[in-house]
Amino acid sequence: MSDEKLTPRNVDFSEWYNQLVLKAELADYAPVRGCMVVRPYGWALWENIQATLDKRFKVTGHVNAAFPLFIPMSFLEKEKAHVEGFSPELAIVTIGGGEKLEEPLVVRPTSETVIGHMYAKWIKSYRDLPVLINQWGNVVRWELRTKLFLRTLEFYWQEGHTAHATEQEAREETRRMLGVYADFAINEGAVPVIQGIKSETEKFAGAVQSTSIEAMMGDTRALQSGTSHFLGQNFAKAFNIQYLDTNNTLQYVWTTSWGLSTRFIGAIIMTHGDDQGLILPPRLAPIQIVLIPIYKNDAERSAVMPVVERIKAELAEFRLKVDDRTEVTPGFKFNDWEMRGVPLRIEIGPKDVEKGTVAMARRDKPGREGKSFVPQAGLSRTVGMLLDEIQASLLARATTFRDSHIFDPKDYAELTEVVQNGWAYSYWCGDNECEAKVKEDTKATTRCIPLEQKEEKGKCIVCGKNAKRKVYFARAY
RNA sequence: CGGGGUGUGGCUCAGUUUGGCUAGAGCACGCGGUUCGGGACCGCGAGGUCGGCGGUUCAAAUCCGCCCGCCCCGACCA
Repeated sequence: MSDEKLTPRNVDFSEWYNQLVLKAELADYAPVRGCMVVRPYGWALWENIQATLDKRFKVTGHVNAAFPLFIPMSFLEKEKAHVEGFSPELAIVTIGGGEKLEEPLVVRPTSETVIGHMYAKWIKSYRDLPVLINQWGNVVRWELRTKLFLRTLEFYWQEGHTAHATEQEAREETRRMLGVYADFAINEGAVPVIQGIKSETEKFAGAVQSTSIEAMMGDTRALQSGTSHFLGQNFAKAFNIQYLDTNNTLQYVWTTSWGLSTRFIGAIIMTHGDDQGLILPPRLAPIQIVLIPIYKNDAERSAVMPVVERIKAELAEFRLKVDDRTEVTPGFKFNDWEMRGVPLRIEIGPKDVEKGTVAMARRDKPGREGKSFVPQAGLSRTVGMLLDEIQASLLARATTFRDSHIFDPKDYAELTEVVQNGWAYSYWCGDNECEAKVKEDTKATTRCIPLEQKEEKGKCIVCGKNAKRKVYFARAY
């Protein structure tokens, strides 16, 4: 139960976040450093994320499977860039059943290698393609600095792994799934995201090209909220994933991988939350409506409760909880459910029973502004409309916030300033050195080259050389 | 791994500087009662190897040494 006020966001955003995650009972610190326990309320949110994403994966033709947690060390070593990228953060099992293992086993940091191995066994002919498999699971990356949901040693995610006959098909798949992520983030999470291409230094270890959806958090820092990679034939060649084409010629497949993790819960928290606590988008909220009966004695209670029960039944299509705890006051419950981000609160007291109304409070508008009295008649429709309105207003608010913190600096000096409290959208020549200079000077990195941009010519904001593309520079999580 | 901070009931902390009675408070928890439309109140109660190990001392939460955890900042990252 939440008992105290949060540190305000503008005092210490990071502290606000930590307190919120604990007080809203989304997660807790585990006994092992850097690991978290996802608590039932947080997991319920993740289940809703899973459900809506999984539906989209099925619509785009994917099927689920499960691959093992342990991967032979030698598998990772087969793809040079891959092992170089991941080796510093591997957890490695060297003892099993009390005996030293002949070959160490890596706890998967991602599954390209083991899945590549299996695809090599399964794929023989062009008739076997494409292979469109997704897996829901956990992975381990031995991170040095951790933060609940955003970066923990172990995290939960889905990883899609596909194999295709042609480069074009694989490139299309990469973009299709990035689009699925963007659609999910925007329409389910109300988190506005920008789809774009990662720079060479920011791309996935082993990818030819990485793409991502990038979101702006409430402190203006960027959060990579989902990624989709075109892996070319890198893993196909490392694992000998070959097929016979229609001309009976042996060809390497083209593969992709794409993932979205429990980090997205962090994105939701830091996009929508306020000083009262969490604000959940109605479409993903485990509890969409909390119903609070108000009474001060048995007579009032017996008048109120039947109405509460009736309204609960009328609103059965929504995810609704009746908070009938007797040990805490209504005022406490208001704050408690606001901390947990429930989008709508309905209060039913003696006056409402008398007048045929309910008191309705929407989470996205704090205080009196968000509170109104509405008739009990037609409540289901009212509630449905309100939830849609909250969903839309959260997205609109986050989009306005983001857009008002994206700047187009005139020169490098201005860039170094704007990235302290926002993103810079500037021409970039594509040179690693320019990227590194910005990082060194400001801690801001390139986030992505957005897919949707006109091909225009400009001068690199750093070196002044000719540039064809604009990129977002931002401090990132 | 470098820098900084911190560790005392479940939580937040006081006590440590200057060693000395039975280690305290608030919140949370349990019981009883009064409350209940924006974080209620009263009474009673339970709960502690003072992060760990070692040392100094008649005596250590307090002084000394080593170790460990956690948080923040940096290098690495979904």
